[in-house]
Amino acid sequence: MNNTESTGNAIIDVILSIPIGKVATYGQIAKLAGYRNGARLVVWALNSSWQKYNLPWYRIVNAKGKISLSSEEGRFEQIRCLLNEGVKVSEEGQIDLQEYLWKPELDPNQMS
DNA sequence: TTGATGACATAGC
DNA sequence: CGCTATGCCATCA
Repeated sequence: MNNTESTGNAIIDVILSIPIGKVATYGQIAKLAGYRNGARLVVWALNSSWQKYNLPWYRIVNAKGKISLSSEEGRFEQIRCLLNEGVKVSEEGQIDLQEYLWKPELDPNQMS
């Protein structure tokens, strides 16, 4: 199908749907994509195809609202990108989920 | 085709 | 409260 914005992968598609200024967790993306524990699928997507699909990898954090990158440099860059979008991030990479966690229920159309 | 890997989540102890 | 074990799917060699 000619899905211009669809990558063929539900995971990728969901990640692309994350609005600016918000963050999403692995489990949340996984569920939206139709998986129960697709957290690792999200990991795959980010590692394997974040460039390929131009995914906002920096908008994805773990269930604790904290950045999980194994590379400190990567974390730093993620924090910088989030700050650039208006998301307040603690120096340790902690984000206020209550304030910035993406709620797809509030963005059913995610149309700006 | 099989086996291994991947920035996790959740339940159980 | 913190660790361990298990689960899920797609991609790569």
